[in-house]
Amino acid sequence: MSRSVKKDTLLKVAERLFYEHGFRGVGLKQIISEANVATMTLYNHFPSKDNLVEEVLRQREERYWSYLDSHVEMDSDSPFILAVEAHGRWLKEQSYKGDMFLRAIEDYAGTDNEIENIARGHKSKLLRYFQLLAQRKGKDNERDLANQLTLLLEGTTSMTTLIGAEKATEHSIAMARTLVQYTS
Amino acid sequence: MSRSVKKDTLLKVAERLFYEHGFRGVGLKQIISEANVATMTLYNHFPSKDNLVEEVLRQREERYWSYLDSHVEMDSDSPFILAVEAHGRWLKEQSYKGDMFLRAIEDYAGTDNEIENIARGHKSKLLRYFQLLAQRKGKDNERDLANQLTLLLEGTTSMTTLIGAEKATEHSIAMARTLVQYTS
DNA sequence: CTCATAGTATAAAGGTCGTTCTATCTAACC
DNA sequence: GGTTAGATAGAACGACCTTTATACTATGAG
Repeated sequence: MSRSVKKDTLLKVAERLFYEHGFRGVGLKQIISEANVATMTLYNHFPSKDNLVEEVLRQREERYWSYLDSHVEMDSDSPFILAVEAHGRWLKEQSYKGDMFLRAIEDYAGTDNEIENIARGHKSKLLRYFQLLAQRKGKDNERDLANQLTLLLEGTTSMTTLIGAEKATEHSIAMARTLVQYTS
Repeated sequence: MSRSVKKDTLLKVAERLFYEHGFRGVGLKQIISEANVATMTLYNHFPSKDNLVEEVLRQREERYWSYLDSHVEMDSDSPFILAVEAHGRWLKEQSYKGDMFLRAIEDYAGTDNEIENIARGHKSKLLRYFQLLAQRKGKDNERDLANQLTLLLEGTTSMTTLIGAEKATEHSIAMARTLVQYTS
């Protein structure tokens, strides 16, 4: 086997716990305990907690994009709407309680940390993704539209904490339709 | 004097530090040090760290609403736009790095904590605020519009981390105009 | 003057954190 | 069978955390 099953378990457990209680709110002890793994097993695979956080973020980013890619046909009539819908479904499936990347940016801001870079990289990619879509559709103000749609996604994520993923997504889809319609 | 100056200093310093590094990322030691105050002075005014967090949130909420109230004339032609604008200016003045209330909800979720209640209360109030505005303007689907505008504000806040407060606000204002225009 | 109030300094209890060390066990290979 | 490399459990480490305890100073009101 190319990758240890223990390592996968650790990543999975860590992602869930970090997601539920925040990076600083979860100790390695809890992760080790719930993963049924010895302390040294963790340190054999990850040199530090920070490194574990980094790999969790990388893994999550990979899953997010493969999810989005599999749900969005970029050459369809309305790839924007598909993207917003897909994002909403992702939120729902995660029983979402916030944005892990945004939290990483905030929690590790100003500490000269690779963690922040990874998280910011994800956000930038989201922006570029919508710019690419707008470009393909030949929208004039592609940059504005991309920024606005990204803002919508971010808003959807936040609102999920307040009114749930379904409702939040409904609203953002409605807004996205209006936007795309009135943008040359 | 009705309120201690030391207490005010503590609240001010704590709010800034919590805001910059998160609730769990800041220790009382640091707060005490930067406020030039003895340990027992803090504990004379706040029975625990959780209680300090609560009071910081309450104070911040108060400031936020008085800011919004002073910038939004509810009977004007476009109170919605004014609210979005005011929110943007608030973000800018805070040199914003995220939403303190959202972070509180996430950091203290599921711990049966008063902190979470306060933070959620703030979010609910935001929603009700826009419902009230929509009602006054006699919008048909006032509830939908209120949800959408709240989502816009949340998105603006998140996007600030990525592209700054000015740009984020520009985009949300543009979207808000479109929305209000095409809503009966 | 007396006495309460507010703040100060210092220290330590008791816990948890991330990390490392030790010592035992397992399993594969020669 | 003996050797070796890696995984395991669990203790130990030092740092830091929140909270409490004790004792001291300054101030202002009655």
